[in-house]
Amino acid sequence: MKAQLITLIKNALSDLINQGSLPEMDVPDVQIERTKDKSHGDFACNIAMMLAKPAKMNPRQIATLIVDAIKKTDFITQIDIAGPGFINFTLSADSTQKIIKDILAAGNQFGRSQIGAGKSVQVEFVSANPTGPLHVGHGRGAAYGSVVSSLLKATGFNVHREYYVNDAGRQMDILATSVWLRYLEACGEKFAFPSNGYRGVYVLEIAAVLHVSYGDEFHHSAAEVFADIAADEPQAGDKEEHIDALTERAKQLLGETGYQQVFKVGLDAILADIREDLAAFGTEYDEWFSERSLMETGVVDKAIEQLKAADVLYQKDGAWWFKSTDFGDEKDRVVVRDNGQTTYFASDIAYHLNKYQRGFDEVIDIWGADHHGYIPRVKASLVAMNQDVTKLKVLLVQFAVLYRGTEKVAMSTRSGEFVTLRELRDEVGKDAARFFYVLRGADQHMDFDLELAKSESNDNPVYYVQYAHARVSSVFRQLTERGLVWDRDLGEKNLIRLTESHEQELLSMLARYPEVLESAAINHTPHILAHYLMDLARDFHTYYNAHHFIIEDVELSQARLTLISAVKQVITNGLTVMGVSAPETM
RNA sequence: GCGCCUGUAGCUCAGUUGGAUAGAGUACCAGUUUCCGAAACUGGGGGUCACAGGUUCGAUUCCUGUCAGGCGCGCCA
Repeated sequence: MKAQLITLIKNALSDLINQGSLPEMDVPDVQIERTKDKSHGDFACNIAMMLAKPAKMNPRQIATLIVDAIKKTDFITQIDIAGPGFINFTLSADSTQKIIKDILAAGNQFGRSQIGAGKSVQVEFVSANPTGPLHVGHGRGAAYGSVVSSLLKATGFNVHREYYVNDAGRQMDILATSVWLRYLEACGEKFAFPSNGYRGVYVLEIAAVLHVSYGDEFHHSAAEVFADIAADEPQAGDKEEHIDALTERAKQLLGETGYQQVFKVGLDAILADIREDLAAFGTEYDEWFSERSLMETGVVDKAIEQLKAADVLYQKDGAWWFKSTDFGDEKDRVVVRDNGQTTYFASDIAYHLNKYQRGFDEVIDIWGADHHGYIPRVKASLVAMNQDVTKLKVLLVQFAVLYRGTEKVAMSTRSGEFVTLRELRDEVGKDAARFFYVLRGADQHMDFDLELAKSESNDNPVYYVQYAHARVSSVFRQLTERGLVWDRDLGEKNLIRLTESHEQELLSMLARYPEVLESAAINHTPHILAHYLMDLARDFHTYYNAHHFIIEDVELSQARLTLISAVKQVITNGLTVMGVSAPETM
């Protein structure tokens, strides 16, 4: 509809210029907007104001010329000039009512488009270190990433969702060491648990499993384990040195094979937990990509060779540095440490190169806002390797600050003091949690009040939308109970009877859905879909309270039932994209 | 100090890429049910769009500066 109006105006403009009524000039893009206020018609165009300067004419005068030049068509009943020079279009009843037929004909496909057809896009999100269960902070990334993915799918993109598993590096070693120490406790050893170890109860559980599976195979006495180990922080030592020394001791006492067995039990247990948690949260992945696999298959080394070949690496203090300052970063970065180990950054360079080599047209990384300083160096590495950096889009999700009432909740994975995503899900449910997370723009800092989300979950907007859906279902149940049926054909033939202002509001709201979906997809802004659904639900509830659907006048009744069927379909489609259920009853 | 994000009603937030009288939810006040689900609806008060300049027909939106808050600035991941 917008496109048709734009064509009409463009044609009118070129006619006017050809006739000499308007001077030769650069014509800006014609923009058509839906009006906020019904008294301004259905669509508005501001082209006359935009042309005022280049044409050196009064905008209202230009508007008059354009209106006179527009070819008459049957789907427009009225064209007005208003305010400083807006051109307002009012559509015929026929064309606004047609949307209902479109919705019912397309069903669950309504709103989908093909603007992304033929384009593949990879979306990486969450990618939390597998050192503990997901907490509520990860929930926002999970909800955001999965809805962005669904939006892209709905608009025709070929989407590949991926979780990057950081299963290598020091943090994982600390986890393995923590598991081993808890296992030793289970064997009956007594010692002070390192202050920098992972202290969560899940570590105890994994250690218990390890003890059951392997018996005393990894048992060593506390005296042996702690002999000559650097002091921990409470003993005026350094907590980092303390834990690293314990990791070395673990490798030494268990041997490579034994250490890897302990490591694997810890990794597998946590990864399984994360997978299950995300699945239950309605967040699906196409691939779980292992960081270790990059190292073991030599992909990381290859990437480093490529950087060396490009002459962007240099040696200093025994380490290899990437000259990222040459590509806009604020300082150079180490890729190979003086001990010969590659850094996390080196893995990430290799990972991004790998993403590019897989041939995606677009690569989307969804990161927590605390990683923003990381963007310049990743982009720098891609430029250094002659890759098209514009294919990479990094979407930052701002932190959700947790509150319990008015009190801030401190969170730390290490200390084990956090609210897990699973706990949140148990309290408020998948639907409410997802809707709540996606309700705000990603670049908006979010205050997440656990008291509100948990104890007053009925105030959560998701119920408002779901209730609208259940209410429509309820009407149809009533219809059946009264021995009546919905006659879609008859309803569609009598759409002309939908003349109430509430019905007009609903019609234009329904017509907006495909535009909302498209805009939410290309701008990666799921929250506008959430807000749209709330608006649609509000219009429906208002309509419901103002008029009855099951009435004596059969033709009007059927027309109204057909309208609310369309409402139900659009709510279902929207909630499905959000990964939220659309219940028949609540 | 430098970089990224943010500042809109008491609170939580939208604001259709620069448009017409800045909107929701919540809280507060007053109402609506012999009738399809009251998890709903109707009405009301509540604003210097942080502040100051600039760009233009027009700025909450774009630019500059100031102030305030969050986050980041490792041979951690």
